[in-house]
Amino acid sequence: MTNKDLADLLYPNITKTIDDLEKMYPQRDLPNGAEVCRFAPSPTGRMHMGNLYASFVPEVMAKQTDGVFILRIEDTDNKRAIENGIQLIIDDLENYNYIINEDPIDGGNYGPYIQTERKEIYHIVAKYLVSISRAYPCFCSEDDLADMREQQEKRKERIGYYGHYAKCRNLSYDEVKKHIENGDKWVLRLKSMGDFNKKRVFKDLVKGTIELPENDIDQVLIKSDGIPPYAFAHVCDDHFMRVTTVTRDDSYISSVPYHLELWDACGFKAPKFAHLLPLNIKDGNTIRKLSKRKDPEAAVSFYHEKGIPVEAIKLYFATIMNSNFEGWYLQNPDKSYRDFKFSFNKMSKSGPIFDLEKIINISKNYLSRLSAKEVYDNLLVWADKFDKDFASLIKKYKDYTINILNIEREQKKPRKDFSCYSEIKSHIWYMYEELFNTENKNYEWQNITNKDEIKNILESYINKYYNASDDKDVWFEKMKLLAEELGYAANVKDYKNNQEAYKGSIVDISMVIRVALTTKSMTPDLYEIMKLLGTDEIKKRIRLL
RNA sequence: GGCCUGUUGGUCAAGUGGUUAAGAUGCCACCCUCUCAAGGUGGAGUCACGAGUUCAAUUCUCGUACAGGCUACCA
Repeated sequence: MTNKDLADLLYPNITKTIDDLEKMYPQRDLPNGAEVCRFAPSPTGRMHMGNLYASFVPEVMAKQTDGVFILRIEDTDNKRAIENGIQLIIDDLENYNYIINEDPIDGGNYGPYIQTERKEIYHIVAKYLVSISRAYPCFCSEDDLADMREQQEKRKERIGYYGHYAKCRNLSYDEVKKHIENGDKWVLRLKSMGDFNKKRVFKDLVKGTIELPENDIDQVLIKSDGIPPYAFAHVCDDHFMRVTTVTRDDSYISSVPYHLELWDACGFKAPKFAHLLPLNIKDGNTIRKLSKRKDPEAAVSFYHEKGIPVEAIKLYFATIMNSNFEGWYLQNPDKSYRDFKFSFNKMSKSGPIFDLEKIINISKNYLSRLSAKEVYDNLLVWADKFDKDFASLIKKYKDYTINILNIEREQKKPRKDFSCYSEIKSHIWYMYEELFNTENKNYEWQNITNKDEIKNILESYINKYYNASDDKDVWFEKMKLLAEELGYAANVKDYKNNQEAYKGSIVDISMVIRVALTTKSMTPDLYEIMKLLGTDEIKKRIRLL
């Protein structure tokens, strides 16, 4: 009996061959140097920052080489899949404006893009491996394997299905046939030719040259449910999707020798590998992988709710991906991260620690460079979801709100008050009549405690000096005049040099007006605020006291 | 247990057989200033430990410690 007979016995319904697949999924016609990369998540739940970063890297690399970015769903472990998982992943990726060329929903020429729908492809390759005697069926039960493991542990041997432990390796055709006719459950195993005492050397784009023992374990290629585990699926998929660079979690690195044996056995040319370090987080004194459950800041929704712009998150990803990005971006603040030349070998070899503080800083800088109109539009989108009352307020006062947001913005050194959209309201609420009248007001008078003096300053100002049409210089001159009239120093230095001669300084004068109008001791430019508030509102607020 | 990988200021991190060991962020001080936010200037603070090779080691080698990963019909 030949291997071909065994192949036909195991896969009687598979008629296509590897050659057919090669024709169905031809080499891609792409420019020189174009990378085909993919993000291959399991649909086990919502994306978190770790996933988002893991997809950022291949997307960027594909795009900057005019290549292709593929989304492939690895759902071979259907125990863990959740309903709707695929759509949730696509939603998050699109929310982050990743450009996906091929995915399960919109398709592509190299699909299907869901592993459980690629069963036939796996079986074609599996049948081929049987036919060249590189794979064989194994009928060992879970108990058999547990016994084997126990024995190996007792003898302090390596655990696994290898060497003389690979009992089913030498089953005859007739024995196999009998099992099959009995309807016995079976898995397909690789017939490994590796030698554990020899080293397999390979190059990882991130980590450099790595040396690991060859694989000698007859790993499972096809599970008893007919679906392959990760490794075999990866080889078939990445080959026939014509992926040029495989990016994946660093934890796969120790199984690369096995994967390479598979690539070789199938007769496929292995792609380049880039093993990415996972995002870590500092938890007390220990460092661990970012966890969806333990870390609220790991959830993508955390950033939606806070209103941290997705662009800022991507800038953060760019900085941790290639640390020289940060310096480049400082020099080129107007450019897109797309213009930066990323490379795998600039990636850190130790896992980056997820740093919320850094994200906030990046976000702050990013927001400060937006135009008032852009901030307004984004703020409205955020508020529509998370603060409906505020949304309708800024819709009602659209131009007014844009003007508020434009205070000390759209200039060389703009203000950097807020790091996310959810913080904006707390900075500008007092500009709205509605909010000013309804919020609990806590006037921050600081060290100015004398009510009569406060009234005196305000009345003098509003009656003798205030004029809505003054420009900023005139406005400030008048503040100085007011100060002098009331016995305050017109400039701070005079006061500092001679504190006894004055009741205070212009600082106190402007502070009284500032607090009276806004309740806050710290605000942006007072002149701008007063201009926007307008005479009526100013007078109303002064009268309130 | 076995096999990999990593460890540079508080944090994120460049980098090298001879460097004043970048930069960012955070902190402190000062300047500017009507408050704030910025901006400017300055400051404190680092090559995990122990051997070895070398004229010279943060860099190369070995060991130790610590951390992470793999060791499934999970991915």
